Amino acid sequence: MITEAIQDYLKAIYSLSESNETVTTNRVAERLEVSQASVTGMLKKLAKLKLILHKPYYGVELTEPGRKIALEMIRHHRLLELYLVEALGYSWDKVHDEAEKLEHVISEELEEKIAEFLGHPETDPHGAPIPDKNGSVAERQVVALACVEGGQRVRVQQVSDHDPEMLRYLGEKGIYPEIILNVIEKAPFDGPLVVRVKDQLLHLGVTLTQCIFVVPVGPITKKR
Amino acid sequence: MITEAIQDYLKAIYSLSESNETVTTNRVAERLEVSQASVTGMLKKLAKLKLILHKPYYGVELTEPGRKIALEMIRHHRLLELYLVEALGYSWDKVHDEAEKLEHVISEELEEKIAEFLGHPETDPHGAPIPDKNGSVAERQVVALACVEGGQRVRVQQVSDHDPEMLRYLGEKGIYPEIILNVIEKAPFDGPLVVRVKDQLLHLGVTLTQCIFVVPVGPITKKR
DNA sequence: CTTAAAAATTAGCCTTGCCTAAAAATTTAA
DNA sequence: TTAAATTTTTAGGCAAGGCTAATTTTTAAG
Repeated sequence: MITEAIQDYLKAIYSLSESNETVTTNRVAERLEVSQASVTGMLKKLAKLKLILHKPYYGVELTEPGRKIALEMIRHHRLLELYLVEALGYSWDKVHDEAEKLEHVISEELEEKIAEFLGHPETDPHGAPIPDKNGSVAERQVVALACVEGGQRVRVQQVSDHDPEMLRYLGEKGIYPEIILNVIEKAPFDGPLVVRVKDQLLHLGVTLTQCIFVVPVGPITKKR
Repeated sequence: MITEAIQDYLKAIYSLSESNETVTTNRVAERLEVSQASVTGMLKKLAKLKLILHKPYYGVELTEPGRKIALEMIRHHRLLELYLVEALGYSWDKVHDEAEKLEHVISEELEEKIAEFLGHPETDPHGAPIPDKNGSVAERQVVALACVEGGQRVRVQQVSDHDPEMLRYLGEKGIYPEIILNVIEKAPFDGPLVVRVKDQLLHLGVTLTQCIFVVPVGPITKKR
């Protein structure tokens, strides 16, 4: 039986492994806010179910079946987030928590109906790619805004969906996927980044700029 | 903590008590398909939480807080059923199972958004009344079609939502809330009931006619 | 009035998934 | 190379919510 706990662990392992550091017991414990001992126990179980490969002290990897389950949950999650925004007028800072609960209980049929309603979309409201039914996800190279040098124009691709307050702030300031930012300058020593969004200047701290992922689109042109 | 199990027990107790027979351990066990021993255990817990009054061997009653919780779940359930039909094109035989899972996890905000989308409806797709946010439900006297004598015209008010196959059959035959039926005759000894629905004659067995609830609207008039 | 049947409860156990505290394994640093 | 720090696992428990089997209460029948 694939329980909710199992689904949550697989999702956590999946998303941790996206950052291509090794996924340790520790990191899973932090992510899920449970004790390390609990993680050890669950990893054993997942290994027995052949959903992960676990070399103690060397990290965890998802097997194909494990990855499938993780991606199905992520698909549910992102479709639901977009659905709540599009169909029910949710604001984008509230959809994460709601989707987190719904993702575990919707049927394949409901998933399909939602996908159809939305016209089989590619990204969720935060710009994250929605896996398809077979478990393929669009690969992207993400660059955190924090890493961009001054003088660059960038397009916002994705923002982290975890912190509602941050999302509200970003929404207010007009920062969301597809928006073009002009990075004016980056203060040294992890200082704030100065960007122009639609003629407004913003000074963004490091915590924030690490949660905004962008694609460079060239140097700032001085015209206009 | 109000768990899903608690919500399910309270819902079961509520709906059993609607038939104004006493709600016994036994009946709850049957309804929820768990053992009597499990029910005894849970009833103790519910009594300690002051969600029910339990006189052993004399039956169970919901307290006001218990009733509130039960009705909130029922409100969720029925709003969701209608939403799935109206917004996503579900067929009415599939909504019960989906709503059964969703009802436990939707937030108050989602409940509200759905209710608004639907224009604060009064009944679900099966004709059951939707409780309001304060826990008031429209009282109705239900008459099973099985109890109606021949020669009566009746309006279908509500059908049982539990058996998808039955719902599919009823849908095919055009029997759903608001439809007028002419009860031609009732065969004795629990024999089938003959009804006319839009010029079609149907012979309905007792199992079915006990799941269809109607309001008499007068004798059959011979005109037309 | 006594006995049988039915209903409810108790006793004792299981699985999940979490916890803390202690022990073991591994890595790092002296 | 050995001690210290870190990471992971083991040991032992707990709360929910099920289960079966045995026992107690209540009700019904002869």
